[in-house]
Amino acid sequence: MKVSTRGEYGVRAMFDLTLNYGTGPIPLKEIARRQLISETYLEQLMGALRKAGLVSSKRGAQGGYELSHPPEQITIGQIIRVLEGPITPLDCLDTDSGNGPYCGQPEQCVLRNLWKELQDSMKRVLDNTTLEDLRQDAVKLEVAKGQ
Amino acid sequence: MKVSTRGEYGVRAMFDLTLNYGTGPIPLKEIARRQLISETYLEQLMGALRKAGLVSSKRGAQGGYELSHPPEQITIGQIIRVLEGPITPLDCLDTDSGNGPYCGQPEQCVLRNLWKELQDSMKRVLDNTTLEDLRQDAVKLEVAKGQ
DNA sequence: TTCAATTCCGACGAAATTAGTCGGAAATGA
DNA sequence: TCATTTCCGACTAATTTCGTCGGAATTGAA
Repeated sequence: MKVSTRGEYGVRAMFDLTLNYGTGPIPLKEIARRQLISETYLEQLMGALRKAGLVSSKRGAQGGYELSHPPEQITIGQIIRVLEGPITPLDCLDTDSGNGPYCGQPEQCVLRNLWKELQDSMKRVLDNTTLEDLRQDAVKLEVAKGQ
Repeated sequence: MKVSTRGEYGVRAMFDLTLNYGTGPIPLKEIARRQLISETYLEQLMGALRKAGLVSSKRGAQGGYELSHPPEQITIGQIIRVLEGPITPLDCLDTDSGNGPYCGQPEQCVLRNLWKELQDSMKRVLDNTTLEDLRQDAVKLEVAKGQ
């Protein structure tokens, strides 16, 4: 029932890019330093996020990564799916992935419904939270701190 | 983000015991056969459930396992916790487990809230579903089938 | 032109977790 | 006494996770 470091670090990195959105490409080294993530490991993750179209990159000096869409158009669910695969507590729930909806035992439908409910509740949180939501939370926290 | 086979099989086994609740101890061999789970593996899981007080056992001939409380008093969350540990997407959310609430970087509080929301939504489903709920779902399905 | 900075790529490796198996001891009812 | 059954701890194989490493390609700036 856990998010692996891929998902956790990926979200951290994307959040970092959100706070720096609009200022040109951010080198991976900076993100890694701020977020305390191994540079070479993060490189892997950014590669996946780039291939999935969530970030764009620029090579060479003054290069780096930036969000390829504004923060309100990127959800946490998208990030997690790229880095951890489908959001599902049980593979057999995932009709897309070749494993059909039928788990072998018809009476198991009851349990299937249980896991489906769990899946839905997870998706509800992850797919309805955007990077912009998080940014605004951060702003509010800063304001609160100042008082 | 997945439930391991420990959790999945454990819930199946407990559901099996629910459908047979009140008829005396059920031998592990029967559960394993009905649920298509390796007998020796299931043995491990039942041992954990017994130590946690969710099932009681009787040794020897005519022995077996049964729920130690009526189905409406056992939640899926209890079963999962015994077999998979705390329900949490991130270890640092778990204040009980020695890893304090503080993740090292104060600004990460925003992300912490995100994961906390996810955790809450998972707990909401798992802690509010009892074995009796599942049994009733099964009864309804049977009724529907008959028509 | 050269050079440092940076992404990109694929292979590799260590550690942890998962998913079991195995052998035998102890209890219990028939 | 014996077949049935739980109980226990150790062991193993496969998979996944969490990275590292070496080097190629690109790019802006001096």
